[in-house]
Amino acid sequence: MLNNSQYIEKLRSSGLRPTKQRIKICEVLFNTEKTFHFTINDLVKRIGKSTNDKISLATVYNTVHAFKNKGYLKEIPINSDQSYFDTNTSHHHHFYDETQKDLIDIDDADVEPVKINTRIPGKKIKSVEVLVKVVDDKS
Amino acid sequence: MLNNSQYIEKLRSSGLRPTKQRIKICEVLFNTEKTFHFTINDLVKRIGKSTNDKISLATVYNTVHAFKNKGYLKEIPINSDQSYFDTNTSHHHHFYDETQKDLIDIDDADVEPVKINTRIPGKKIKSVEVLVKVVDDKS
DNA sequence: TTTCTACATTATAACAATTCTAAACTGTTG
DNA sequence: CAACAGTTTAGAATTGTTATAATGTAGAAA
Repeated sequence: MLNNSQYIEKLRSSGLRPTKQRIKICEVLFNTEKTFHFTINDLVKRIGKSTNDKISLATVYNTVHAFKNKGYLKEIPINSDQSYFDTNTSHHHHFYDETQKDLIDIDDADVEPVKINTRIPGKKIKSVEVLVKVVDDKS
Repeated sequence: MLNNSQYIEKLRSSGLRPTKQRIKICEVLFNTEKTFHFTINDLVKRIGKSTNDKISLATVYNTVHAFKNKGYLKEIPINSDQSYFDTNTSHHHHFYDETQKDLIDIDDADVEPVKINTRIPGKKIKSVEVLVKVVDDKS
């Protein structure tokens, strides 16, 4: 929940020029009460609803990748025909409802810390992500 | 490590006709000491190396999906431009080396059981998968 | 064995998500 | 302002995957 000049500052400080497209995408992604999950397609629709100046699809892709690289977004590892992103960059996990094709956050507090008792020499752990697949009770 | 007549039996018992293409793919996937990860593209190459009778790409896709549905293969949830499959269908997890784009098994014994302290009403848990992303130590 | 039929395979077309391209545009710096 | 590097853009190209429709085949029945 920031205003435009704060987005401009945020972008500039991370080496991204604060263009009007990027500021608009910041608004759409971060001017919300709650964090959310989205695909590129979802995002294009949200942008369409909130402005008349359309943003090119290529720009949406570029911006999402730039934001992901800067850590403003996380990509959710899931097998799908399209990529899912998350505006919640805090450490947390996901349910994936295979029946409804729906992603739901799992609060970090609701998952006991995952302990990995093995390592790969020369590598350090960057993240540990848990995906809990669920289906309808009866099925 | 089965022979052809055992694959035939396996296929038949799960309601899949034991065609020569499916038997060949069984050999390529399951006649190995160790389990492994693969993409469709990898599999096509492996098939090419082990036979001169080429199998149509569509058949490879169909067969992999059929085997996945029957539980002979697992799909690994990871963000990639292509789908990864695993001939190891036992419960286990993965490291993903982001530097080398390489998947490595984590033995189930090396991960403390993941406890999820929340549920979705009307849904039951089908699987709990842990993806540990690693990068080079120094980076 | 021959016939029948539902299931499989095939090559190719279609499709959808994503990336590339090259020209036009725009923030920023001097 | 001028200059330039970074950005946006529309559309083409690419890539992984799925659909199509004709041909082939395993298995059952006659």
